[in-house]
Amino acid sequence: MARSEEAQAFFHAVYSAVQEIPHGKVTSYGHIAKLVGTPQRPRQVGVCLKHLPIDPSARFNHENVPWQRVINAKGVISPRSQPEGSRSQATALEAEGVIVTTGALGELMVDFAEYGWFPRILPSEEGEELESIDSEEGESDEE
DNA sequence: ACCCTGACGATCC
DNA sequence: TGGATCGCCAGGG
Repeated sequence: MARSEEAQAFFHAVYSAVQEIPHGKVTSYGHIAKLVGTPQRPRQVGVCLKHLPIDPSARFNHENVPWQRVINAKGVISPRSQPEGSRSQATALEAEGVIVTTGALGELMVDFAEYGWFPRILPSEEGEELESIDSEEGESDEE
C-alpha cells in the first residue's frame, strides 16, 4: 500500500466528498473532482472509487462511502468492463429511492433534474478547503 | 522502467 | 449531432 502521501490525500479527499452526497441524490465524477480542488482529474476520481475497499474495517469502504451516488456527466451509470457492475450500482441506487431508467442501448440513466446534487463551489484562498452549499434548485442543463 | 488501460470530461472536427 | 482526440495520471501487467 505504498501510495505517495499526495495520492493518499487525494483518495481521502475524494472519499470524504462522496460521503457528502445526500441520500437519494447523485452527482458526477467531474463534480467530485472540482470539489476536491482538482477539476482536471475526474478520471482519477473513478480510480478512487474503483479501489474503494470492500473490507468494512478499512477507513473508507463500501459501507461508509456511497459510491453508487457517483455517475458520469451524461447522467449515465458508467459502464465498466462488465455490465453487472453498472447493474449493481443501479440496484443500490434504486434501493434508496432513485429511479433508474434504461436507454435504447441499455444505458442505465438517472435524471439529474430530479436527483442531481451539484452544490456551488466556493473558491477559497488556499484552494484546498472548498466549501459547498447545496442549491436546492437544480439548474437543469440550461446555461 | 515501459507501455497500455481506464467507474471521465472538454474540445475538436 | 456525434464520433474521434486529447489531457490527466494511478494501476497493473
